[in-house]
Amino acid sequence: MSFELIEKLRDKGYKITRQRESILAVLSEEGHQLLSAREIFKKVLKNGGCTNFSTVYRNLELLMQEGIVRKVELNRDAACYELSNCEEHHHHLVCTKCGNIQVTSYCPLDELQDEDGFVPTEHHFEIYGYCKDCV
Amino acid sequence: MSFELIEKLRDKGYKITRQRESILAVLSEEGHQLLSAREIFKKVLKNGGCTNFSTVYRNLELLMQEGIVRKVELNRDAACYELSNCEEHHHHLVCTKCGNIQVTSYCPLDELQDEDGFVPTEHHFEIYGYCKDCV
DNA sequence: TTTTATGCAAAAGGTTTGCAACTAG
DNA sequence: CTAGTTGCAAACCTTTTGCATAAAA
Repeated sequence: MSFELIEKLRDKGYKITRQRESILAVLSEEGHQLLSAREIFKKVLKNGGCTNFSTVYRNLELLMQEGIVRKVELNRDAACYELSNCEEHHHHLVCTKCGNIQVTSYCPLDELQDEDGFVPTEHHFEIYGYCKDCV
Repeated sequence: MSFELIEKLRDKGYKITRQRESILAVLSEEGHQLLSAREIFKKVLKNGGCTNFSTVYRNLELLMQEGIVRKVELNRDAACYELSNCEEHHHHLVCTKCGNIQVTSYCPLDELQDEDGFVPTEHHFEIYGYCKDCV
C-alpha cells in the first residue's frame, strides 16, 4: 500500500487512524484515478472500512496541505482528488461522452511567456472533448 | 450598449425583458471583467434594474447556450461569467494576493500534440500566482 | 493522559427547480 | 392571446463547522 505516506504523516506528528489509512488506501488503488469525496467515502465503506463524510473532507484537506493529494475541479458537481506523488505532473483529458479520463504530461506552463511580471505558483489545465472511441 | 446581442436573441425567438437587458448591460460594462452571479445581481439592482437570483442564473444559462457568455471557474466559491464575444479567446492570470485578474492571449491548445486521437472541444486554463505588484 | 481525530447533526453557500403570476410580442 | 419569463420560496448538493465522544501515542 502506501507505507511511505503513512510514515510521512506519522513523522509530521499526525495520528494514523483506521479512517486515514482507509482513505489513503482507496486513493492508492488501481493507479491514480480521480475520485470525488463521495466516491472515496463509498469505496472506504465497500472495503469494509468505517468513516464519515466530514472525516473524508477533513483528511483530504490535510493531505492537500501536506502535498500528498491534489484537487482537480472538472466540469462536474463535485471536485475530484488524486495522489499527487503517484505520477509526475500531468493534466487531464475528459471525454464528455463516455466520461473516460486520460492523462497527458504536456504542461502549458512551460510555454508561457513572461506575462507582465506575473509569477505563477499554480495552474489548472483540463481539456474536454471526445476520446478516440467516441469521436 | 449591446444592440447586436439583443438582436441576436430576438432573432432566436427569445423575448427581450428588462431583466435580460439589464444583465447584458452589466456584462457589457467596463470591458469584460469577470463577474459572479451575485455580482451581476447586485450591479443590476445598483443600476436601478429589477431582477432576481433565479433570473440571473437562468439567463446566464441561456446566454451560455447561445454562446454569448462564457463561464470561468476560478479558485473561488462562485463561478464567474464574461461575455465571450467581447474579446478574442483568452485565459486568466489570477493574483492570489490582491485578487487582480489579468488576461493572456496565449492558449495551450495550439501546442497540444495529438493525444491518442482525443478531439478537444473545450478547455480550461487558469494561472494563479502573484502579479508584478505583489511579488 | 493528552492531544488529535472522528461522528453526528446542523449550517453555509452556490445553484436549481416547481409553480403561480406576469408580460413581451 | 399565449408562449416564454419572472419572482418567490423551497429544494438540492457539496463542503464546512461546532461540539461531545473516542482513540492514537
